[in-house]
Amino acid sequence: MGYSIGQVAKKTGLSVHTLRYYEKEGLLPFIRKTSSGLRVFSDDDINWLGMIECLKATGMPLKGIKQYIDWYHQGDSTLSQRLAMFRQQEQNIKTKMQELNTNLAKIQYKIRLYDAAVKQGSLSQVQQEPEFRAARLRLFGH
Amino acid sequence: MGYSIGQVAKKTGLSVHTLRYYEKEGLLPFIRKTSSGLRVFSDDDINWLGMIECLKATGMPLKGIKQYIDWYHQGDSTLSQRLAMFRQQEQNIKTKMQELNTNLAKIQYKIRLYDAAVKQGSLSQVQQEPEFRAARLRLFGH
DNA sequence: CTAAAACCTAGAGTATACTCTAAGTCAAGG
DNA sequence: CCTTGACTTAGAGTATACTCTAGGTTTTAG
Repeated sequence: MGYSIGQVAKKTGLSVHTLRYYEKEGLLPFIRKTSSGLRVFSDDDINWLGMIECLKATGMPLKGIKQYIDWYHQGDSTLSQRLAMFRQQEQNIKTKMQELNTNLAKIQYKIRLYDAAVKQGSLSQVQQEPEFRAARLRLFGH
Repeated sequence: MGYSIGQVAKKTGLSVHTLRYYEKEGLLPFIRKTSSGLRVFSDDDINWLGMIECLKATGMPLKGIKQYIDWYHQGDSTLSQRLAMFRQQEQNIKTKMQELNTNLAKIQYKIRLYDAAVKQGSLSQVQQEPEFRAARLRLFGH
């Protein structure tokens, strides 16, 4: 039920430096310490690190994550702020996914283009082919 | 057919500072300059900025983008490197999209949870409900 | 012709998120 | 008991990508 910082680093893939940094930034205000000063992580703390990872991976800066954790600590009076934050984050993710989709199509055009170019040994000729010109116009607007 | 740096900044949404920074970093080795030193951007240059934006938005660092531009300048001898780069980038995008999907499900769980919590005025009770416990176990593993 | 706006370079400063170092303390195995 | 490895803090250093400043030049509109 209690993990050292090194064990948590192995479990999560974060470095011990990063874990201490997160605590210093206020992202881990839960962590207990032994009388001699060693951090003791609980399973709950590791779950929190999972939530931090989720928010980080979806583009939230550490300050935003800290805000959430602070709200959490303030109890039920901040429920609506936290709900609003998650709604905003949902929107951010959806926007980012659409952007990735659009850009994936562009990259896949480039793959088709370069695949043909590698086969022919030349890019400039392939680019002139009607099929590629049409796709380029549709995807890049030129 | 020729744009000033300020016009390009408006067109692209990038700042003039950023455009000069990109040139300094080797991302815009095409840009012509007038005899008095002013940058003159062509439509082609603006298309390049579009490609830079695409790569940047899909997580490629400026160094990687510069590598691509350098390869482009070296001509058809680097076609296969460029193809490999785009294939790698396609994979990066797909991985990122899967990650976003997984994390979107977690955020949407939180929205449902907090929506119910706001209605009841308490988080701790809602968290105990079987429906939410089951979803939490499925999505977060605890 | 002049004043204001836009441009130039070189270099310093900022924000974010780590990442590492130094100097020391603590804990577990032989 | 003692060594080795893991831990501690405080603070410095790094990487990335801007962002801004100072001091000066060029362009453009009246």
